[in-house]
Amino acid sequence: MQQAQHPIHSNRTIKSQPVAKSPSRNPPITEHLAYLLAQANREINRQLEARLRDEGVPVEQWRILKVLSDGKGHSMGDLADEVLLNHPTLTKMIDRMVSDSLVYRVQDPDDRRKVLMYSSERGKALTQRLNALALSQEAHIAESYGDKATAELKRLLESLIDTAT
Amino acid sequence: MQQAQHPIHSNRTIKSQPVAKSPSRNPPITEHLAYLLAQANREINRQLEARLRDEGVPVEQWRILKVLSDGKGHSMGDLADEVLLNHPTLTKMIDRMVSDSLVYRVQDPDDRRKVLMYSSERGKALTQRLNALALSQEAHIAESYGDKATAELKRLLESLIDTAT
DNA sequence: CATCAATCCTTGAATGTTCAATATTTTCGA
DNA sequence: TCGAAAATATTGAACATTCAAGGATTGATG
Repeated sequence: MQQAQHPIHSNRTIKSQPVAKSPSRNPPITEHLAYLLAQANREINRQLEARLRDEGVPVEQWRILKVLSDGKGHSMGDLADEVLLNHPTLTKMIDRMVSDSLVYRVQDPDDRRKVLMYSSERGKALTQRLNALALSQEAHIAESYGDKATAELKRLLESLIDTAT
Repeated sequence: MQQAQHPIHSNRTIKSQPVAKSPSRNPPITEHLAYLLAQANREINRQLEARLRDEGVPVEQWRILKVLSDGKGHSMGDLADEVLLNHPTLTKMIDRMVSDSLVYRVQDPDDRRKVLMYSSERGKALTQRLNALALSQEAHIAESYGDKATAELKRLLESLIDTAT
């Protein structure tokens, strides 16, 4: 139950100072880097998601499979960093992937606190199909957005990540 | 079909074809645009989150407040698009913000299916403090990452969003 | 103008994520 | 070598998001 508080007397009359530019500009949200990144990420992620839907696999699982496709064992901690998930989320997602026989756990013989993750044969086969889907998205972007712009954007993003981490 | 089944005898011996470049390159995940965007977004979002923590407000609520700070009523549908949330998520977040007296609902008199959202006085005051925090982040990025690079990155992101939507 | 379709928002159930706490193993200093 | 502290992964409970369905209102069509 909401009463119409006092929406209408928008006091446009106040109209304070002619906007001092330097100390406190007030840009619209669409000019904030954080917002632009969120928006671009959301859109590109959606497109990728749509392609991966052919195989019924969420984007995060593709990342996991892709990282594991080097055949080496990755500890849960390292993997979490690599695929941009925090630990409990990864644990539970891995649980599902183990149920689907896409990956398996092996206790690290050198440090028994660690669990090393490996991709199964089934996981590897799926990875190949997913790679093709992901590459087709990259190709589509490069085509519609332009090779130059794509390369430049990637370069700037890498550099931002370096700076920010 | 490579038989790496069990982890340790990594048969580097198979070593298939010398990698045909054109038809199926296989870049590491760190070269995918989708991944770079996710990573950059995650990092910048984290930093912003950390700053907003002073006021105990999640990033999404800042976006909502910022959009509503124009004083005009925004329908839930429009608002959802503007703040990059889907409808049910927004509804429930708005519920919380109403509990906190930051915003309020008014039924649109011209179309009674719609609900118009407004920022309360309390919400507006908070918005100002949040704006300052967000701006300080932008300033910090511009400083460490460079004005030029920041501007160029924003430009490319806007352009990507245009292309991709 | 009556009805059927479309639009808009919300809800409830299922699902997923996160935080804090726990168990296990390793590391390291006294 | 012993014990405390750190590192690693998991779990359970709290919380948030999503999907599908629903109720209300409006628009369009015959």
